[in-house]
Formats: sequence, structure tokens, C-alpha cells
Amino acid sequence: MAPDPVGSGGRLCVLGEDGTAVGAVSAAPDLAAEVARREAEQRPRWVWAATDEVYPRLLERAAVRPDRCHDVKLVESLLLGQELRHRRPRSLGAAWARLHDLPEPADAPEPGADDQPVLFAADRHHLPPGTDLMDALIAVHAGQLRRIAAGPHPERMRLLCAAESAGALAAVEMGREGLPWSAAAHDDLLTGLLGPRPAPGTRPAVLGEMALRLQEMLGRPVNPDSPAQMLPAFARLGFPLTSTRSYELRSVDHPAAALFLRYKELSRIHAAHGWAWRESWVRGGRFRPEYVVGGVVSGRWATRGGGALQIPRLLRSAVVADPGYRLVVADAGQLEPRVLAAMSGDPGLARAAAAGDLYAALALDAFGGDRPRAKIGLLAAMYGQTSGEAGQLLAVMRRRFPAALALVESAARTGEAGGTVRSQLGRTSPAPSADRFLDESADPGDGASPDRRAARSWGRFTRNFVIQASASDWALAMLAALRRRLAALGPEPRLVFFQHDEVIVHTPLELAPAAEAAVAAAGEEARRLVFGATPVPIPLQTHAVVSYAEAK
DNA sequence: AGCCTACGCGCC
DNA sequence: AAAGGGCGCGTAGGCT
Repeated sequence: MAPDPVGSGGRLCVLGEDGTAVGAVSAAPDLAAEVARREAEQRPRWVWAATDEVYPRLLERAAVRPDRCHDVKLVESLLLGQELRHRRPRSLGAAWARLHDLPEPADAPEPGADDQPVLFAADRHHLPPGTDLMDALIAVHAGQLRRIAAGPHPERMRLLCAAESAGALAAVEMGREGLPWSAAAHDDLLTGLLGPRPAPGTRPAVLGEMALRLQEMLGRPVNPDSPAQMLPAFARLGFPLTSTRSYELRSVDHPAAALFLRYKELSRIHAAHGWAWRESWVRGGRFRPEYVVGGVVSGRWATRGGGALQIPRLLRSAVVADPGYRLVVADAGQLEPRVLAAMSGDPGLARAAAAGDLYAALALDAFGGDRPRAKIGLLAAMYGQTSGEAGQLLAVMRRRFPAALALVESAARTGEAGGTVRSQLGRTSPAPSADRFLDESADPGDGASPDRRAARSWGRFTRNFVIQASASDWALAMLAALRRRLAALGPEPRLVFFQHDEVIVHTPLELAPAAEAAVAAAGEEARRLVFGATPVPIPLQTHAVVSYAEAK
């Protein structure tokens, strides 16, 4: 599908299994209506250049919710990774140029909101002048199908591309739908913590009062928002801190430290999620963040604006279902260790994962029942932490769960040597810049050299990448399955939030059980698709609640 | 004034 | 001896 540069029309062409055109290109004066018609009749997999440009326009004009699509730009990014050509531009124009051995155009920055009101401008795809958008789209898409088939695991890559593309559909839909946000509940929270709402652009009085009391305690006029001023002030009291981080302040036995911590907590809520935040991001009872699919190299999403992926627990009571509705909150607890267990096939870790609380079972099995230590040991294995007691715990992990440790340590060694690693479905880690890995043959180095440290750091990144990116594989597959299963229930329930290993569905009360069942089924479907016959369960805990704060 | 980095903290 | 993954975003403070 190729939209016209201006207006609401576009062109369509039916493609065969191998991506070649079946029949002629046809024009549609009302593209959205035509897409809706064909979607109802045939449920095709729509091929287009970029979901985040096309789909919002379609939704504006028709209530069409395509079942499937192939997002050429997102797929291009996945394929460039597969082919270890990370640094190449991803636009349709660049892909088209590569296909024809032409010089690749650099991908210009995405157009901003204040650009001219051109709807479906082909030049956004950086195509050479005179190139027909439909010709380029068909050729690049067919080339992508061939590249998928030629890769090391075509079925896995096909699944990854489908899940990434389905995620792009869901991202646009969730961005439009928004997360139900109660201004009244938010106000109750804010006034309880900060006092009455201050005039716009000013801070609550309580923050100023706390700052004054801090200054009295410290004996000089300091700005509590300035670590550079607070550090010497605490040093004069006899507390030489290395930073003003909260974990360090918590061990300072002085009333000023407690007050400072409370000040930080409150000032942060005011600055990051206060009244001004709500004015910017909440409209009509909905918080509408913009999701950025593929915004993180591991496949996790990012968001633009509003900090949607960091809603403080404290503020979750402001996320409230509409009257007669419920929020089905679902999260995959202990996802990353379960992914490690499934990928590595480690029998001991798989046994622990089957027990329900993975950390508790791990503790019973290998850490004398000490759950906190078991958790630290496992996190150390996945993150590469070796300081403190983590080093000893890691030794226990290595002895008892050799296959799991072999997987992450192999990934770390690959990264240290400048190599790339892949997720379960084949998302590839980025190539390190030359100064981030170590050529051992050129520089055996000593253990503490800057080069060595940079290499270790990159090794920790690749070590974590295999886990985090495979967890994202699962989460995307789950989201895609859930979106389809919810669509089968009707126009509602609707997905309203997605964050790494957690989804929220907004549903009429009577459909809450069906939504919960859809969540469970989607999780199971994703587990089977991504990890095959693994015995490791990846349960999704669901709660049908009125307020997000009631879950967990 | 706008841009950048450092710091700190929220989430996973 | 030391060696903790991924983000977004706000303020401070230095720079141009």
C-alpha cells in the first residue's frame, strides 16, 4: 500500500507469497475506506513503508484495525542487524538504493510536528527524485523476503518481523487510546504530598519550607537541587559522601539526611509527575504517550514524552478504569531469569522456574534457602556484576547451573572480543565502536587498562543483551497474540499500556474474564512460538482492578 | 538563549 | 583489587 503524496488517496497492489505483484497497481481515491473494505474481505498482510507514518492517517479516516502488516522500515532494521550492517541507514530510500547498487542516502531526522502539512510525502522515505514509491516498496519488500529466507533461521526471523510489525500497529493504537488517568485521584495524591496546587510555573510552598529548614540544619544557604552544594555541606557535618544518591544518604545518621531524602522525593514528584506534567500529557481523561517501537536496541520500546515507562508506583492510584470498566493488569514476573532458563536448557534452572517462585526455589536448591542471596546471584549472572558478595554467589551459580552460566559468559566473551550476539528470534546486538572491545592479539594488556575496562563493559552489555532481547522477543510475540485475541472479542476490550513485561487492558466489566483469558492464552502462545518445547513456564499474573495501584 | 554533560532517580 | 544491564527526563552548571 502506497499513499499519495497529498490528499487522502493512494495506490494498492496485491502481492504473491514471494512478494511479486499479482495484477496491476490500482488507485484508491479514499485509501482508508479501501483498506477497511479489503481488510474485512480478505485480511491481507499489509505491506507499507512505515506504520508510524501510515497507520495514524488510516485511523483518522476510518475505524480500520488491520490484523497484520509488514513494516518495511522496521524489518529493514532487523535485517541489517542480521547481516551485520548495523550502521547503514534504514529508510525505504536507502534500502532501495542498496538493492540497486546506488549510493545510499543518509537518513535525515524524522520530520517534526511543525513541518509542512504534507500527508504521505514519498520524500520522507528519502527516495531518489523520480523514483516511484510503489515500485520501490514492492522491490524492497520482495528483497526483504529473500533476505529473511536466506538467513540462519528464516522461521524465527519471519516471526520476529511479524511481531515487530504487529507491535507497531499496537503502539499507534495505544498511543491514540491512551491510559485512563483520573485527574481527581491525581489531585488527591499531589495535594496530600505537596499541599495545594501552586500557581503555574511556581513550586509548592512545602518545598521552599523544606529547603529553608535544610539550610538551617546545615548552617549555610545551599540549594538542595545542587549536589555540588550539598556534598560539602554534609562533609562539614562529618559525613563525607561520594554522592547525594538516596542509597548513600539512607545510611547517614543525621536529621538533615532524612529531610533531604524527603525533599528529593517530593520535588521529583512535583517536577516529573506533577500538575505541569498532567497539563502537558493528559487530555480527556487519558494519558497519551508516544510509543517508539524498536527504540531500544534490545527490542524494548521507548516512549517520547511523558515518561510513560516510568510511572512511579506512588502515582498508580491515578490510573483508574472508566465507570463500568476494569483494568486487566498483567505482568510476567521473573521474565528474564525464565528466559535464561528456557534458552540455556539448564535443567536446574528449569526446575526452579517450574516451582512458581523461581528465586525461592533457587534459594532452596543452592543458597541454603536464602532468597535474597539467590536473587543477587542470578541477577549478577545476567548483568555481569562481580563486586561485593556477588562474586561468591556467582561461583555457586556456575557450579550448580553450568548451562545457564555458560550461555551468559559466552555472550560476554563474544562482546569483549568485539563480536555480536543474537536474541532467541535473531535480533542482533549492535556492533561496538572500535574503542569498546579488545583485540587480545594486538594488546594482551593488564586487567585494569582502560581498554580492558571498556571491553569488560561491552561484555556486560552483550551478556545482558541475549537475555533482555529474548525477553523482548517473547513480550512482542505476546503483545501481538493478545492484540489479535482481543480483536476477536470485538471493538472492546482495548490494549492501553505496554511496558517491557507488562500490559494493561481496559475492558467493560463483563468482558474482564474474557480479557484475562486472552492474556493467559497469549502468554502461552508466545512461549510456544518463541521457545518451542521448553518446560519453563512463563506465567502472566493478571489482576482485574479498578485502579492500577490495586495490582501487585 | 540554546546546547551540552553530569548527576540523580523513576521504571523494567 | 575492582569489575552492575536497558531506558527517559529533570535540574544544575558550564559552554558557545
